[in-house]
Amino acid sequence: MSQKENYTVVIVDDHSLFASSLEKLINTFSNFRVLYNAKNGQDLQQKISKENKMPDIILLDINMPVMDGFETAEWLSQNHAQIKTLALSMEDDEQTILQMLRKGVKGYLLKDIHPEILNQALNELMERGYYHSEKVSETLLNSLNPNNHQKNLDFRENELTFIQLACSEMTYKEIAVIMNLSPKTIDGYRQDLFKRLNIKNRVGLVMFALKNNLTKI
Amino acid sequence: MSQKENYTVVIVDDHSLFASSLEKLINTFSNFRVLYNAKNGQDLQQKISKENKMPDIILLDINMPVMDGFETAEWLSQNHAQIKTLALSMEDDEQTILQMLRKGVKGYLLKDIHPEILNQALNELMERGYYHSEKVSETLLNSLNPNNHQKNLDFRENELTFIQLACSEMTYKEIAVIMNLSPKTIDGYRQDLFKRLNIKNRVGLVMFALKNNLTKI
DNA sequence: TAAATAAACAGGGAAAATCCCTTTGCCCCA
DNA sequence: TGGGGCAAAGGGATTTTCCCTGTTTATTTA
Repeated sequence: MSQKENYTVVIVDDHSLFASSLEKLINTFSNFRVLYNAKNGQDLQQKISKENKMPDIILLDINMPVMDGFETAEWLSQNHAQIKTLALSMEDDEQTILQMLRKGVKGYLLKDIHPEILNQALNELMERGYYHSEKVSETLLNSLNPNNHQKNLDFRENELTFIQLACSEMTYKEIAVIMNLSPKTIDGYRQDLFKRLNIKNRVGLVMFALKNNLTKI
Repeated sequence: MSQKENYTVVIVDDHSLFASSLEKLINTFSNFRVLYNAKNGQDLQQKISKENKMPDIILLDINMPVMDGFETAEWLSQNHAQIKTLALSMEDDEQTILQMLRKGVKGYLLKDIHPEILNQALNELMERGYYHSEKVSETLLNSLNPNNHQKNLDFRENELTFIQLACSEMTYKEIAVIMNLSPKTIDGYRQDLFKRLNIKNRVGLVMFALKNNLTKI
């Protein structure tokens, strides 16, 4: 670094203990200081319009109530494209990472990194405009692999509803009643999903749904 | 606080970003300062024997590789009972909280608290010797409720194995082969568990296992 | 040692899940 | 306008799950 600059950072995370702690840590980094924290996307919107100073960087959590990281990233890239958004999350699954990158984040960090990596990432973000960890690069490459690509998590509305209801103690007949469809249609959904996802039975479907965050425990 | 004392804290957490951040935060609290961090129980053991100064308080995460929070809490209460251990975890389920309290921790904090609550908890811990949040008190009361109590998560070795295998795509017949038991015995396990846990079918068992951390996704 | 207890195992039957194949109705478009 | 594609729905057979009721076997206890 030829000259000492002070870039500003905003942290968006609903876990206020983590956010406040991270704020202190980042303030010890020589080139960065935290402007403020926000509890979620909505909170961020309000604070951005209220505060007169715009941050250079936004550290964005994904799992948040009210307005989550996906919505927030989208809103940011549409309304404040000059702010560099860095996703900071526990989620390490391909779909989540890809989805965030598509929403325009400039990097994706896992929360279990070393503090110095965060410092590096912030610096690289300001110098080069992006930061891609090995994990993310791997994921990107992996997503191009046709083997994985066909296991597409692109579900129709009805399919998704069926999957979520299949993660309960309901029988298919009961699910059919709720979804206002014939049990045979439900059976069709089931059979099609089993083939596409290469699973053998309903337990496999439940595990798949949980692995891919299609439903909550 | 009549006089300003400086109590020492050690943080045990495998997420070094969180640990380092939290360290900075705690160092801003007037009565406390962090001695060092440890990545897990084993790391803590080494550092305790190496460093000459004992901490007053240990902030202990639960989910850690190598030596987790349960083992560590037990070791601490057996070998360093004078250190006050405060569990600090994301887990909010009754079983985990109770297990940690039984291992001798002096308090249980959820990671999604406000930073000021942590300050309060640390102060109260030194003044009174313990800190119990509302959440924990609720859980303690709840555990005394006979309605919940009979839903005991005390499983025999074979039952646990069966539950875990039931969370896969195997049929009961295949599970029987693996466990070297008759399919009828497996059916007996199943029937007994369904009755005890008040569940209707295998999906219910899978969801139960996941809710109670009996198996991983 | 006899009785009690609990785990392992079994028979039999109903319900649900799984599978394959076919039909119907609808929209699209070449 | 006549197929082609596709979601919805049905027929029917097999396997698996679920449930109730027992028997055998091993271990513990009185």
